[in-house]
Amino acid sequence: KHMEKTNEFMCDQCGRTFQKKYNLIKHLESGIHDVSETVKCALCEFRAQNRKIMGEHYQQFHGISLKESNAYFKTADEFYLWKNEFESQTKSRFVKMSSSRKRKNGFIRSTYFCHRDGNFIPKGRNLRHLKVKGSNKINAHCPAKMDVDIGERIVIVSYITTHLGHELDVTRMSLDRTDRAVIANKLAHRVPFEQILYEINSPSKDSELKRVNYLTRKDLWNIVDTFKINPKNVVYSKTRLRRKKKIEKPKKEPKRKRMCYKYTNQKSDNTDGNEIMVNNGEEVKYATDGQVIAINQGDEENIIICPVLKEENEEYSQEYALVSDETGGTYYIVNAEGELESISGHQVMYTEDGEVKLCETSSEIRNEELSQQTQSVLLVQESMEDNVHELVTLNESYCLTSDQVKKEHGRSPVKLSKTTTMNKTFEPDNSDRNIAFVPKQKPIVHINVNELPENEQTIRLIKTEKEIDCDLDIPLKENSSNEELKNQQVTGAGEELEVENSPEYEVTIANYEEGEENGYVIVAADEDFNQCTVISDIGPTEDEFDQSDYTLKTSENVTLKDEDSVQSTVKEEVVDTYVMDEEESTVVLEEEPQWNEKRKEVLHKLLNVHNMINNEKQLKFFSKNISSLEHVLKALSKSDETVPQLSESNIPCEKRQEEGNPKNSCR
DNA sequence: ACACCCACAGAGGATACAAC
DNA sequence: GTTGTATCCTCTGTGGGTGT
Repeated sequence: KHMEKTNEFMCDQCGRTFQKKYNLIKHLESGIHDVSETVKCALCEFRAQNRKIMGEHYQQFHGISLKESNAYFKTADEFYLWKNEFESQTKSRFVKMSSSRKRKNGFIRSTYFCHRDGNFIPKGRNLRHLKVKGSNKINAHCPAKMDVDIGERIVIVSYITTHLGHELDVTRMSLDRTDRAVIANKLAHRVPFEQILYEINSPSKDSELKRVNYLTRKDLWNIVDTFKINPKNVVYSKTRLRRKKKIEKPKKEPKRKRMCYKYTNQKSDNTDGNEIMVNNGEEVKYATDGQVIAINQGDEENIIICPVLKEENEEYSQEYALVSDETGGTYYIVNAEGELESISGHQVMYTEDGEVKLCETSSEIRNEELSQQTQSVLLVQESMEDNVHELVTLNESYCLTSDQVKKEHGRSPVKLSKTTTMNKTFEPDNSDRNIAFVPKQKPIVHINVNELPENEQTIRLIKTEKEIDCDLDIPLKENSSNEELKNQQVTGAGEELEVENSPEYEVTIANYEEGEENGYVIVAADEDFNQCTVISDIGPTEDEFDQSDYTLKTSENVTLKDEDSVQSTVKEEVVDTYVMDEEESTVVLEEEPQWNEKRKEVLHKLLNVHNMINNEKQLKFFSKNISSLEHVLKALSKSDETVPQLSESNIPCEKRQEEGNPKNSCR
């Protein structure tokens, strides 16, 4: 059937041409094609002995010019990166049919063919049905390929981009290894299936759809299997969560309504694994800086008080968290699979940069201890409302109330008018305060004062997780001239502090560790502490700061960057509310909790947790991270003297702590 | 829909073989 | 000897099947 084309007689098996029909017949009779020809034309029934002949067939008989290009790279890595990108763009994949081979010119030749090229060759025992959409192999030859010569200094790529016999179907491709690792990471962090699928299957409009954008639940299960993630701890559905809660929770109080609050900060970019499961099945949320906030309603609260512990391997990292049990009495590590492990046998270490890790050997602990000379910690309490900024220092019982620092509505200047004696009590019904203790993105911020060498007029502020982006060397007022202070944005006496256009404006008071060089300053910072400026020093000593008639020295316009103008908000969302003894879950909105009471309860819990550590080393290291917490607790203990006592049920360890050795009170 | 099991397609490497 | 291709083997990823 091909003979008329060129007045020659061409073998439709191998493509060879003969001048006479007789020669063609002899050719066929020679048995040369007894072995089945495996290269089949993608457009007709023509078969050829090899791909080269088939390429000629495509060009000569079908008139298809195979588009050929060249590319050059310095290294093999560059080539592989390009190949990945090329495959992603062209929705195709090029695979090796056989191993690379060294050529006589020194280059290593690898030939990549279109992954859809070739014949489907069944293997196995035919016990399984074929794939619904059929094999990737098209039982024909697709001419697209890459010839790659890898030399010492150059990589030469000659490639054909013309695909024949199949569509460029992205769903035929396999998941990228990187994508799989990312997804595995999310799964290990207990990100629910629904969330992963929603995120990945909703690409931005301008982006090309990739294989990963067609992710299915089946893919997720495959990844769970491949990465050896414990399926029991994969959050594959909310149904399972509910079911698990019902099974695991003893029915202590029938018909008691339970509620789990999920706090979502819109500015948070922590999308991977912001929920973990603790032993009673409640959901908690990591703060983005690694601190953990967790206040669960109900009778089985879990207080997570330590930063997340990270364990990383080549493929993905896993996070752990330290939690107390429901009574605040025992420490556990929540591993990546949501299981509780006792802390015994491990030491929690805090590295200089604020990272946390577990050490098992005493030498490791000693080394870590020697490397840690960081000093005090500051705890900042922020107000949530943009018209009130509450300052709480955690040293002893000092506390600035909202009366002392007020910001008018709109963009009016902020006046730091005067400071009276800091209240030593927490006013029960102060709504501002209540809101202030609603867990938000960073309700507690630790700032270490690091390296304060003698005779140096500098204070270096270092945040535990992320270094504060501000002038690191800030002279104290008494050591600097007015000009210098002005340049450093340190305020002068009696002047008015204006904060322009800073809805994200936060004011904190920093108290530095004991020592003659220590002082008190007000730090203005944005919510994420990306911008931080000392706007007023208050006094060099704690005593001076304690003076009741001390007036804040304010001056200097301070403009804080409002980077994205996104108001930081806390969304309070009821994610799962149901009646324990009922079959079906019932969503019930409850009233906003009384956060002042909640605050006290939490603080008592934290105190109990702190007190229950009876290991000196643990206590020491632990205290480094939560020494500010200790200040809070001291303040709380003083405030308890002037406020009505909390009920015992709310503070289960309080009484025991008063009675005996607090270190063992909760064991 | 989940929780498995497991067949097997497909990729890649080593090697053999054949054509040139 | 060089090069293209086939075959075999191993490993990984995919997906069909089935009981719950």
